[in-house]
Amino acid sequence: MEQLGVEPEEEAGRDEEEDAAQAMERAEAGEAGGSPGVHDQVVPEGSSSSRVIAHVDLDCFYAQVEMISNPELKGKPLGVQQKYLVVTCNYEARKLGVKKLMNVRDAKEKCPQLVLVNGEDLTRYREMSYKVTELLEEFSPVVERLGFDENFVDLTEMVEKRLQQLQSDELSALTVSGHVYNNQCIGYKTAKRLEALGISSVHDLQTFSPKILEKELGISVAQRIQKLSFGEDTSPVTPSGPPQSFSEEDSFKKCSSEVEAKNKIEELLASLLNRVCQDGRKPHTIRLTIRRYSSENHCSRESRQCPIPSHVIQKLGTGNCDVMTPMVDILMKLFRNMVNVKMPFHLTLLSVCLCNLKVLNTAKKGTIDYYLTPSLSTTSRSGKRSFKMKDSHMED
DNA sequence: TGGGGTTAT
DNA sequence: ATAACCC
Repeated sequence: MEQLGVEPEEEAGRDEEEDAAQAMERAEAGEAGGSPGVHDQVVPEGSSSSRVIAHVDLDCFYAQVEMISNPELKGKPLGVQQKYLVVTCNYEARKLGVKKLMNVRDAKEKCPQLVLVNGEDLTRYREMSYKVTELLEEFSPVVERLGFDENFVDLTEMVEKRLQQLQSDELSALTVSGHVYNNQCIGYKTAKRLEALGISSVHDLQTFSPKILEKELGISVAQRIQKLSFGEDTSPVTPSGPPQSFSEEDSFKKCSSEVEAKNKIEELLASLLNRVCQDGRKPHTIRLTIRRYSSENHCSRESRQCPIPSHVIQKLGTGNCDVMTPMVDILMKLFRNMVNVKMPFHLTLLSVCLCNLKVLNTAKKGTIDYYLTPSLSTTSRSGKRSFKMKDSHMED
């Protein structure tokens, strides 16, 4: 784990084309003064009510995992490939002109020595990602994940405790440093709408009429992004806990027959069943998503979902029962609900999602609000991790 | 643009 | 079920 590098802070804002507004620490401005936190703690004299939130952003995460898996890759320009894209690359590669989400041909052209590894299977990335989150959870349980490579940690309590331990002479010797990012504006869709209003910089947004902005974007989005433009973000760090859904997808040039689709769906489902089995909880909903070929509108998807029949759910943990067959049947029904298989069709993506995860009914006598996942006895070489539920209702 | 994830409507 | 957002 100590091999996993964290992005140096100075790099966080500049290196990316993306909005640095989100990359900023979620720090409340001093003016939020009076409002007590959820814990309703007494704020110590001399300290503001500001929260302390660490934003931990792992650097070219997939590439780092690959270099740890295979140390021979270290020092070489490395790209992680998904389909025809280099989705991320290490710094050697970046120095030679490779960019994230560059297509493989351009990347090879820019950098003929580029070494490529396939990163379509996210298993190891996902595992390493949760190891990082678990490590951070040792500092504070309040850790919010964002994607596989970012975590927000609310360190407010830890910092307050440490400050209380300090002697006054130590306190006065404390110095705090930091820096401000030079921002650009926000999500893609909203950025487009803002640009239509003549808002292209954070300063534009700061000085724009709140009323007009509310009319344009709705009060919720308008007020939130305008506060964000001043660096104010009072949104809590919400512990992510275990995932709310498991999904696997595959994209391709063309899928135009039912058999073809069924084969792909079976592959996706098989991996998902492994994952869900290791997790220990049971999904109660299944969803199939497709993307149809079309020259425009490439980002649009359609999906159908349905409850998983209870007799299938029961079989889920039990290894020898065939749970594939009934679930593939369900998925193919969902498929035919979306795609008229008597007509020609052309799909470019299939995705299967298991969600609505519920904890099994293994309640320990009377303890309602704290219990563990059913662990694989004590011979735990399993992937099952125990976790606490935020909100619990147990089902079977 | 991949292969994921979340929340809001 | 979709749309928007995040990485």
